[in-house]
Amino acid sequence: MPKTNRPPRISDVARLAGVSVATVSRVLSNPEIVAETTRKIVERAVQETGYTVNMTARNLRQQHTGVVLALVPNLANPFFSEILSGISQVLRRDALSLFIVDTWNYPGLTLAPFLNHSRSDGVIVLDGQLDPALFAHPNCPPIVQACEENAALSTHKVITDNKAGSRQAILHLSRLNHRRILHLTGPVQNSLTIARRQGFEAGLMQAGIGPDEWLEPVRGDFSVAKGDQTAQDILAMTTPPTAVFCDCDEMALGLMGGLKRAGLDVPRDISVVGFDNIELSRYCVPRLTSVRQYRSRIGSYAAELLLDERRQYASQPRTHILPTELVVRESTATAKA
Amino acid sequence: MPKTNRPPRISDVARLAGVSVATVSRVLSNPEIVAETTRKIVERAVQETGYTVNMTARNLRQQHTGVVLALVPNLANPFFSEILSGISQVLRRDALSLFIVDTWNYPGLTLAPFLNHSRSDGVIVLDGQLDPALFAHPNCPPIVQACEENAALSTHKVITDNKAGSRQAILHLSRLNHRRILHLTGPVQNSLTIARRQGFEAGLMQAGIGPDEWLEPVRGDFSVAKGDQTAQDILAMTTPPTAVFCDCDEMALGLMGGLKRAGLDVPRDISVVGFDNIELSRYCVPRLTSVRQYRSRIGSYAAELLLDERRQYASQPRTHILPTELVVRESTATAKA
DNA sequence: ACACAGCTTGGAAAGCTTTACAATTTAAAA
DNA sequence: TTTTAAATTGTAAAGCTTTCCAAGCTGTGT
Repeated sequence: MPKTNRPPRISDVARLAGVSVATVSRVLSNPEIVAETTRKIVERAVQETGYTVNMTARNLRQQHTGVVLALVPNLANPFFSEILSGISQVLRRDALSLFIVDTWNYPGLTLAPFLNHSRSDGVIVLDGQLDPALFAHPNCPPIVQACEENAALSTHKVITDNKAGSRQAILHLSRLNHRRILHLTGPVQNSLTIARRQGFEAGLMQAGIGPDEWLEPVRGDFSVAKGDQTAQDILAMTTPPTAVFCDCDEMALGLMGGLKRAGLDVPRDISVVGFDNIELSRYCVPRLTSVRQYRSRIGSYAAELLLDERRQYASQPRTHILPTELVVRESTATAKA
Repeated sequence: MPKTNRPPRISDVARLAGVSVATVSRVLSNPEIVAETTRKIVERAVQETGYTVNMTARNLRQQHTGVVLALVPNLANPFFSEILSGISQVLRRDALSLFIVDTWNYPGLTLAPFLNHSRSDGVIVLDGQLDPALFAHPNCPPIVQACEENAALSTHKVITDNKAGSRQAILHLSRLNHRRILHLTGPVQNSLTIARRQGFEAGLMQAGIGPDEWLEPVRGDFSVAKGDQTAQDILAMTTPPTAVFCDCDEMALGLMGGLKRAGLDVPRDISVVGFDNIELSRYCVPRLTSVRQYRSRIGSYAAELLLDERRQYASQPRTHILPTELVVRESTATAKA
């Protein structure tokens, strides 16, 4: 029983059990190597003192932390939760815990202290916009990138085939005779925006729609509000598009709302396609046609790679590309004549 | 320069700079108390060695961790992100970092190791369903609850006035002559569900609608799917309600979709009210009338309380109640005759 | 009776800092 | 010049584990 009110230490347990601290430690982390009788005694002493191991001390000694960090650009986007769940499932197998930090909450420097091997055993970066200098840090734990990619950062990457995804979408629209297709993009420098734009253009080319027919893309920001606002822009056009491809479902949802409010019917007057296939897309009216990503798989794959890296199976950084699937629903129809 | 490839220690810096480790430590954490010239020398040595302080060792010595944990029931719900952002802003003032764990990802026991003062300096619990035994732990850091409350857990609580919120909503509906109001609730044991149900019933009473006129509530789960499904249930009723009050916006959105798909018009045929006022509610068609919570304020308030607790200003656990505001939009209208 | 192996346990070092206290140097005051 | 105070730096302990190594003990085979 400890004299003061401080939490019990391992030595308190040892004293009460009449054994050495080494033995107590072994009971706690390697029970099978200590004799049955001693183990029983120690376990009872642990109970009695209410002892719990001090993680900080253990981590210091063992030179690891037991946590991996996920850097997420914006938690408000439900898109990430399934990825995180995929990560977390894999980590659990190695008794690692997943901590999430919303990088949106850490403007600038404040992020640096996290990127240290004394803070975490590894980090999964879901934010492609972070300053690569942050990771140039000498004592940085292993990193893998997922979803978004940072060209300046040489690590394993797990991304979906964004280019193929948007090309699929465009091809679908072109089969429905759409030629005037507007692209509502994400933020300009974003890696997703870039890849999806490439697929968009590739799709148009493949459909025999040349650059002279292309519409100027509208620069968005992945927000519902921007989608809504874009509806106004479309209404103001002299020859509006017959279809809009949006770089994410949130914008598509906002857009459909705006169009409907303006008296246009989706898909009769105008078709809309989204990207990500968030849950709501199945339930809105009309149900949204969208490019599906295998989110859970992105997460688990990234976690596997991190675990390998951690076990010193350091391999040449590779980019692992996951397929997409076009989910055709009700928001797309044949182009108006 | 370290012999091996291990990361540099403070003693490496000290040797290079020709000072004691104590001095180096002071330069790093209390620069102003060391002489200008020495400081310069040390800073250069830090640069040269690429030294970064080992957080684990520092934390062990200082008996704290610099992190506070937020336990969130389900990250897929965008409702939480603004709360988290509120928390994070307050914590930054004390140089604390916010780590988020999605309790949904940690079924059962695996959560216990987190609730330890060697893991975090405090925890903010947003999940009211967690087993109180988890927190009965002897070495648990200070706790405050937010949003949802766990009656069995005696801590500071920051919650919105759910009862008042739903009563406001019902009164609004009753002023529009609605009497047959259906309640689509959250999960049965959930504290929010209970409080909102109370407000619902109080509102009906106040509007002069007695229990004999009440409709049996529909038990939901805060999911869009459940809202959609409820639309079917309503259609099957012989005398359907003229209005539906939903315990969250997600369900309301799903419900509106389902109703619209069935050919009913919101709000002409049936009015819908949500709770939480998520971003999308402003953009759907029709725009959703909803009960607003001051999410950011919930978060920052909870964080303040935790900080106080941490500074030993331990006070009697209190429940702090924040107001709500009914945001009237387009999904509610006069009841059909 | 002895040698040897295997199982248990204890002592003490190592993991890396921060910080109380003491010691030294420097500046100021008398 | 001496005394006193202030500023700066160093030494060593403390924070709490885990784990290497050695030692003790038990039992078996010769």
